[in-house]
Amino acid sequence: MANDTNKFQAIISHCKEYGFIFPSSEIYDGLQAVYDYGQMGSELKKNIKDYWWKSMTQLQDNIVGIDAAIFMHPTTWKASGHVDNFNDPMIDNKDSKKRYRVDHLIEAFAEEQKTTGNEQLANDVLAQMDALLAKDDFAGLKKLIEDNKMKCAISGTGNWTDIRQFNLMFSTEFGSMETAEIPPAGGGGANKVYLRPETAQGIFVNFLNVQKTGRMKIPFGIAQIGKAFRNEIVARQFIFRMREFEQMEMQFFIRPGTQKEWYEKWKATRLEWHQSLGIPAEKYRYHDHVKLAHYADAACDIEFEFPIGFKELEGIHSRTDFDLKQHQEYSKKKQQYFDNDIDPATGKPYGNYIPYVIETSIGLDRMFLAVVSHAYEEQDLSTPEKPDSRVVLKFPAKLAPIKLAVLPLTKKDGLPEIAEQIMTDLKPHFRCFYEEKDSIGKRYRRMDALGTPFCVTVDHQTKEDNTVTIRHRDSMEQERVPIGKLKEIVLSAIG
RNA sequence: GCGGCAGUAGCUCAGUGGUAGAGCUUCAGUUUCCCAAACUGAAGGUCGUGGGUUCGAUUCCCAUUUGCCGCUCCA
Repeated sequence: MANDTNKFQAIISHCKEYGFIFPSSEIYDGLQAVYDYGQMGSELKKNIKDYWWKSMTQLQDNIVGIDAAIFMHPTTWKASGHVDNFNDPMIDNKDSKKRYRVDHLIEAFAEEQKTTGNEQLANDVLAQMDALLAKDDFAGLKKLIEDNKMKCAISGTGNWTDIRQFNLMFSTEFGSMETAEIPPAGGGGANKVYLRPETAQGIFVNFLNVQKTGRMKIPFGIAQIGKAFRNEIVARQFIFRMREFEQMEMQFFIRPGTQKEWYEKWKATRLEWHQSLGIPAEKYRYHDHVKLAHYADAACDIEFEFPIGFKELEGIHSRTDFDLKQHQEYSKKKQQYFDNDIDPATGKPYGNYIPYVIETSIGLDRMFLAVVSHAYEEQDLSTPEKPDSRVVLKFPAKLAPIKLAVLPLTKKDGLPEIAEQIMTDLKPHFRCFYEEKDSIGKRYRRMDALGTPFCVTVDHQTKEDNTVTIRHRDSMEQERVPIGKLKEIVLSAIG
């Protein structure tokens, strides 16, 4: 149950078979950990996006959205810490095949020296490591490891590969001409820019633009949906971990000292959002971080029970004033807010400060996977007379790619004409789908597999009294309703 | 990145050192008045890719790529 590989595989197959997700560039054998959303997947994804965007902006009084560029000035990533913290040199032991982060290996060695009394050696090694890391001197680092006879804990040998760099961030050349300059070791040329590894920085660097032009008063938030890119050492796990993915983030700017209460508030608010989709509470849990990232003073994940177990779906981080302070330092531009509100403690305005930030960050692709995982169901409908089954995606109606299928019972006797009129009337209001091929049962099952919540069927009685049957996906029950009521029925279900 | 397993039609899979087959799917019809119907006909594969052995390779060998499982990694 907690780790149902077969179900996960079935979901992946279903996503491909019914046009939700295809491997990227499949005709060229695909591209590892990159996926395309198909005709159904793009609709579902868009619906998830819209639902998030509406609840995080339109339904809030003090949150606005932006859409920042993926390219950002390279200094952004120095300020954020991504350049220094996430370009980890790695080294493999050839005997045990175990891979180490070079800094971890050397630090472990230094730790060991300290416990055996060689404090001096430990400090020397650490100092040399820092100097070599700063220069990206991999040969020097390897020499440091070899000179000190550092061993692999598993194999006990010092049989190491060369040191290689594993970059979290993708980089590219800015400008149409490649520079002739030879890039420094481990780095790029002068025109190197990164593809953003998180959308958050696009919000931080626009903090004052939005605050001033929107006359925003703290506390307020800036939301953004956008692509981000990360190299992962292993990527697998379908769309759970992708090189190119989409984040839905909101950074909430607050008065210093109030971070605890806002953190708790957003933690609760975001869980409520998930549960508002009708997914049972037991599929979700919080995971509080014990070891915190360099920018956070509190952090938790909202985890979802995927078929591969409970995994991170959304993060809520109390980022302190780390990011704005860093940008202020690197850009030399003040990132302060003047707070006119009266501080009851002093009777005076709060004055100038760098705001604190609470971040909510959800992976859109992971949310997609969560929705599909929960919706996917294989049902046994066998009767004593004959075996039968169906695959149904029980999407919340508001997320379903297609809301309504219009199906004439037969393709003659004027039934298609009536059905087409229904299509014409309803398709301006929501996504409809028309189908007259094959038996009605087969058409129902196809719609189940796409998660279409409603099917209306035009039959001979329709010609008499202008009523149709509407069939509900989950119960498979039908009711007869006037054609004129269809719009209202569907709109109220997806509202 | 390492190790193991695998890749034949859109899907699930047979098969053979002599250039491939089934079911489902898809498409065109006939029939069909409510939950995967039947019948007729059609389409669809340079057997993952590149080399090698061979008179001849989808089959044997090597490399490569993709996927799965395990390990590793994952602010």
